[in-house]
Amino acid sequence: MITMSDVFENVMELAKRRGFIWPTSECYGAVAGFIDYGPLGAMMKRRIENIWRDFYVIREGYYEIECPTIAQEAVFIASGHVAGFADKMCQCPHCREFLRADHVAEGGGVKNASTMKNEELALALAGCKCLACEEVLGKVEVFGFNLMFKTSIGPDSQRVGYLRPETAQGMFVDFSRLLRFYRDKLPFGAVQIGKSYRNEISPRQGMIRLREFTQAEAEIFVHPDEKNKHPRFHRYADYRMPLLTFGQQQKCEEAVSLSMREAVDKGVIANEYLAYYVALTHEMLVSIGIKPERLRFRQHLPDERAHYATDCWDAEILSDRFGWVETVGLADRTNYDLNAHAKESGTPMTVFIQYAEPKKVPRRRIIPNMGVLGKQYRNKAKAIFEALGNSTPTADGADVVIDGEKIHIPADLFEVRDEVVDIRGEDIVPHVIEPSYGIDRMCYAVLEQAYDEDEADGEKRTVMRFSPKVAPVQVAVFPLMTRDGLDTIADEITRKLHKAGILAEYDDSGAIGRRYRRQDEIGTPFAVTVDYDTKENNTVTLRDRDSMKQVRIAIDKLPETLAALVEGTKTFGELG
RNA sequence: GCGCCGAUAGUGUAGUGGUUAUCACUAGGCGUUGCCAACGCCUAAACCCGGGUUCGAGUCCCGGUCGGCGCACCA
Repeated sequence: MITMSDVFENVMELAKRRGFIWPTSECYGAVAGFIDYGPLGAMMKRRIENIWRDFYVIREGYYEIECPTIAQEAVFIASGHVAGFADKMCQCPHCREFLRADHVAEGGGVKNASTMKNEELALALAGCKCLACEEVLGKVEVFGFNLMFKTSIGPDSQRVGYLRPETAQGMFVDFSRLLRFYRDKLPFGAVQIGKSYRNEISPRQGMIRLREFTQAEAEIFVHPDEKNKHPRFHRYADYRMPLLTFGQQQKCEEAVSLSMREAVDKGVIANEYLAYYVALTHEMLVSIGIKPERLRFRQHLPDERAHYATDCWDAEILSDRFGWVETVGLADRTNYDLNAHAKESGTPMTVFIQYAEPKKVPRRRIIPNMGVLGKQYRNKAKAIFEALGNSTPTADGADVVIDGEKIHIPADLFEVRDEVVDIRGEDIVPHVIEPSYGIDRMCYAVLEQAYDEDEADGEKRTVMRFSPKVAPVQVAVFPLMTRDGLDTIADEITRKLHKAGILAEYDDSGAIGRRYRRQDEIGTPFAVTVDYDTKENNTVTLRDRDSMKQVRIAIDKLPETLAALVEGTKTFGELG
């Protein structure tokens, strides 16, 4: 039996040994917070990313885009990351501990510490005690520590750039192009799978907290009044899962199981859109092999939310080692980001929503006779033109104030035109629903949950019970003996499977049992063995990793059978 | 960043300042082998990095890196 604490060590040892995960640039000494995916790990990660694409790109119809991982400073000034992603830090002169300056100050009774400037805060800190060694700090320097990696663009180093701390901003800054691509209609979405970077102070926990990590994010732009009208909500209306609201967390209660319909109706989840992607996330995670009993959805506590989000739910996966690990964040980012970029860039980020019926709106226009007014007032004429438009004329004319001077414009120098105009629609700023997946954490969870040990013929067998969909190698092909032409036949079968797009690995080294075990350890779900009967009747044995059972199958049927098994449209048990 | 602990072949390990650094598994080659880590022979493979103490350092000391745990940090 494997004990709980062993799993992490066993699985990481296996992952290192068999080429899933390596410390980065080991020959120079690894760097904390960075990992290399080895041959099998990179393949598995691709498969997980592609399942994600199946859900979001193919099924939801949200196309993938690809933006640079470096963006100019303005992008992150607008997003709030330059200001908001930085912590004010100070170092204790006695014990050299780095401390959050605002926390220390507030602990010492200083009010409004979080809004103070660095110099101000440094003065306020002089009388406060260090949280670590409890000495009075005295003279300290307060500095900002920003979690973004800073760099410069171009040879003159004038232009500041940052490595993106999330992929999301790329979708926001491309909003106008995306809106046009989707032919000016809501809802629409864009997704991105790529690297993001955060210069964590002290990254640990292996693949769980990285300085460079892969995110898969979707930004779904919706009309703010239609967040409860997801067009495909019926798909998940009856989908049930455990939900842990912030109310329950405060009362230390267990998660309750609700359908998405109930969750929205009871106000547990803010709206249909959020609930839809909560359910989709559940389905997606289960499909890559996460056990439902190790999956829960937890609502963020109000003080835990990011600077932009209103309602926010995390998909958390239970790890033997790390407890509940936040793996997917589902946030309603409202119109925060689009407003911020519109303001910073000066580009409107709105959608024109046409009314079903044009609204009849009375409008008064005041049209001055500029031929006369221009000559009469010369350089004041322009100001008068504008002031007149906003004035309320009476029967004998209008009074306007220009540079403090009151000027009377007689009624015959302008025309008042009252008309009724059609307002056909309005410009609105869409709200954004954002599911954001931590791919590396998903990979870790898949590895940890796949790890298993059982007994075969009295010997310990280590087996990675990957879903066939994510297993790096899909099928192994063995000749029973490396003679009598069995190896040639096995080699032909391998090539035939490659042609069908199946990743098959040929192996003729060592005893047959050893070869099965090697494949079990890297989680290859199926193995084909060519034996002497193959020469008689063109059949081979097909072995199932988990049950170790075998069935005979015609060589001709192999490609389609394996494709179905890998896809999950057929199970091994159904082969008879 | 702080404190405590650790780092030896691919993996897991032994090693109380003094031989050619132990053992097992793994891997590669040859032979053998008729379906679940069989066997024989052969081969490859390691003291984290940099200083210091010493006639002599894998071993002791200092610094660094990485990893684990606790604290702090974790939009």
